[in-house]
Amino acid sequence: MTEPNTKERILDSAEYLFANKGLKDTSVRDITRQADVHLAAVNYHFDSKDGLVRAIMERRIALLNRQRLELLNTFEHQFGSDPVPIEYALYALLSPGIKMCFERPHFLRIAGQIVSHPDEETYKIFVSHFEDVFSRFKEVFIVSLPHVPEEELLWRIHFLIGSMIHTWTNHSWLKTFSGGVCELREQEKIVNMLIAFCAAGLRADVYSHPKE
Amino acid sequence: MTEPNTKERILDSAEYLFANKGLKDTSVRDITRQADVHLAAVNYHFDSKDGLVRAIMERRIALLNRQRLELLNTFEHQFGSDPVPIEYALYALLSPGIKMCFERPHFLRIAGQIVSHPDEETYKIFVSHFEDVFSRFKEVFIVSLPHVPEEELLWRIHFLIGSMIHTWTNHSWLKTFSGGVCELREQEKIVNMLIAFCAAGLRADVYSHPKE
DNA sequence: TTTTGTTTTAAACGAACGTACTATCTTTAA
DNA sequence: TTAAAGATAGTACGTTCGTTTAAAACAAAA
Repeated sequence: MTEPNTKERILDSAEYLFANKGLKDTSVRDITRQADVHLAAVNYHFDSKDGLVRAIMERRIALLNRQRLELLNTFEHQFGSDPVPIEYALYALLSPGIKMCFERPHFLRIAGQIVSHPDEETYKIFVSHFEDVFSRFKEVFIVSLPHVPEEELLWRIHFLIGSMIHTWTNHSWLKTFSGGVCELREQEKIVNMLIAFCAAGLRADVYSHPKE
Repeated sequence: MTEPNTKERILDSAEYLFANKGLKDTSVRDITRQADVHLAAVNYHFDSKDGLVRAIMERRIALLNRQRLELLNTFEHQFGSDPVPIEYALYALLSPGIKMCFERPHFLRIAGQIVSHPDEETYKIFVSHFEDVFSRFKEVFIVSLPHVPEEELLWRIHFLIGSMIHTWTNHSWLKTFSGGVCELREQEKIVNMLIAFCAAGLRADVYSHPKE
């Protein structure tokens, strides 16, 4: 009532509550109460609770991927015909998410829930938003790391995505585990540490652990 | 009725359903129906649905951590006064989970849900089971990687845990993304790839991305 | 001012949930 | 053989959930 735009009020409140209480543990009533709109507004504007979740995803993922591709394009232009160094590709891939960690952390925690939840429906919609972008970056890594077998390289991309998502969603554990030493404080530093870890991981020689 | 041990039937069915449908989306009625026991049995044997979740955690985590520490102890004995190479430490830390991925994958997918769910209660109980083990490994990494600043090393441990958990829970995405090339097939190979990635990541030189 | 389309309100529906309570059956041990 | 303890069964309580329907309020255009 105070400010208009019921839709955005719902999106903001839902994003906040989903992140802090969980998708399933946040009721439509919780959301509409917090947003100070009527219960039926969610179903009116978004068809269903699931539709609201989808709307939340679309609102944030588009921005994330746009920033990633803009950075990648910039670097590709910058390095001309040379391959983009993987540190630069990683910067393009990772820094927009870390930035969002600082500025709008709620959605990324929802993303973490979706990624590890077995619900096929929501999950498939979620990952479909990333397919093109990840394929772009895959190509960059392939040309920059010719000594890594393609299958292993794909697994390494999988590993780095794990590091990325875990950083999106779970840094509070690290703060406790480190006794308060590690905290999301300096955006640039986190990005640099992630790049250092992932770049070295991507470049690593193939390893084979000796059988006992 | 067919076979006794209502408790274990519940644990098995709950583990399966929690992994495949989600913790909140699996009702006590789902579990008791699948286990072919009476509805009230869950509350009788485990007090509550939450109590059942805790029991499931305890049943699997203890095994996981025991195997990790046994391997680490073996390696420490093997290398005497020399520091354990980080590849060996990583083998001790990571291989039991990957083994479980192949043999009993359900629980690890539940673990993924717990880790990324904002519910404090269950989460705290979960991570408390790992505190001691992770501290042990932290010490190993610290002595083996003196050139990495401690704060950064802790972040790198955080990153590798992300890779580990993501591999526990989310390899089906990779299978799709790779067009079927990457799949959980050879246990040893997955472990080797994880070790290669994480060892290089842990050892990496500190990086600083040039400002634009 | 009337009309038209959009948004908000009010109230309720049916379904599903976790849990509690009591009674009955089963096992164990004296 | 009987008493006590342990386990299972039947059932119902009180909530909460997402969604629906129909009426009311509102806005913009005619």
